[in-house]
Amino acid sequence: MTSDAIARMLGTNPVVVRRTMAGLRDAGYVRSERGHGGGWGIAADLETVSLLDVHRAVGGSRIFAIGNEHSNPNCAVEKVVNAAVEDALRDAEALLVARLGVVSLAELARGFEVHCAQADSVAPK
Amino acid sequence: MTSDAIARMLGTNPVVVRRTMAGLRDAGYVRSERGHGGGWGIAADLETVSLLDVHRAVGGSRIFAIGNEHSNPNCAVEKVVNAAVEDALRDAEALLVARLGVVSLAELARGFEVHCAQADSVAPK
DNA sequence: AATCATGTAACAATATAAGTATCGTGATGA
DNA sequence: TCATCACGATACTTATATTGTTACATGATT
Repeated sequence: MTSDAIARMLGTNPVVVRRTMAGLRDAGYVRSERGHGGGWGIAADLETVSLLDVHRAVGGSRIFAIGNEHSNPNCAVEKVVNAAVEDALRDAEALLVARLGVVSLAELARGFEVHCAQADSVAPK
Repeated sequence: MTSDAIARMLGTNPVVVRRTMAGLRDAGYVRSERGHGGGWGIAADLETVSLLDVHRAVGGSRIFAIGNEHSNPNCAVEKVVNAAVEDALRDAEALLVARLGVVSLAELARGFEVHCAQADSVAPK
């Protein structure tokens, strides 16, 4: 599928699509081909790629909206608060990473099929 | 303490301090007095105010950097992915809220005292 | 050679947050 | 009473990050 087609589906710009897909390509999850008949294709076994993998591949290293402003503050109050927040944050992130890491794209694809089948049964053609 | 003094401590602007403190005031955690000798004071029992309370009072409703772009998408793929992400997100947020909700400001204040005492013993005056 | 599609760079538009300036209002104290 | 102080509120500017856009180069196909 071409960047242009994907961009139309997402309501955005082909260049934006290429920017995002570049991360997935560098991670080896997709492959791009240039020239006539080119575009994007899947390059990995979807069973082995998790939501967490995708998140990291597209550059989303930040999971939490809250976090340390200064990682090594002078302010003693900030140090104490940071310690408390980091403690809670670490555990929550560990849980989230574990949960996202266990969901494969293949699993989502199967969920997609089910979703479509249900939609068909509700409003059959 | 005046907004001006707090702003100097934080390396920011008095107006920014007032903007932020307004949330804490509306929640009843601090109190402000105008005129000569005025400024900010604590207005609640710190044992009863948690980190989560503070986070919410200052308007930080967002905890995660990731989340749904569209909460009710047309796209079937987006629906399936959203469901998977929301599932993991909900559990992680519940854990984080539980952890932040249990840390009181009074507890942090006690931690601050300990921190200062340790610093004194390392580099005594 | 013409066409198609990605790769890359540079630039504009947009949204959000932070900083700033200004004036109003109430409280204090000489 | 009046000058001063400090918050309250608004509007404006600045900074920053994301997104969208344009343009051009490169490689592949026909």
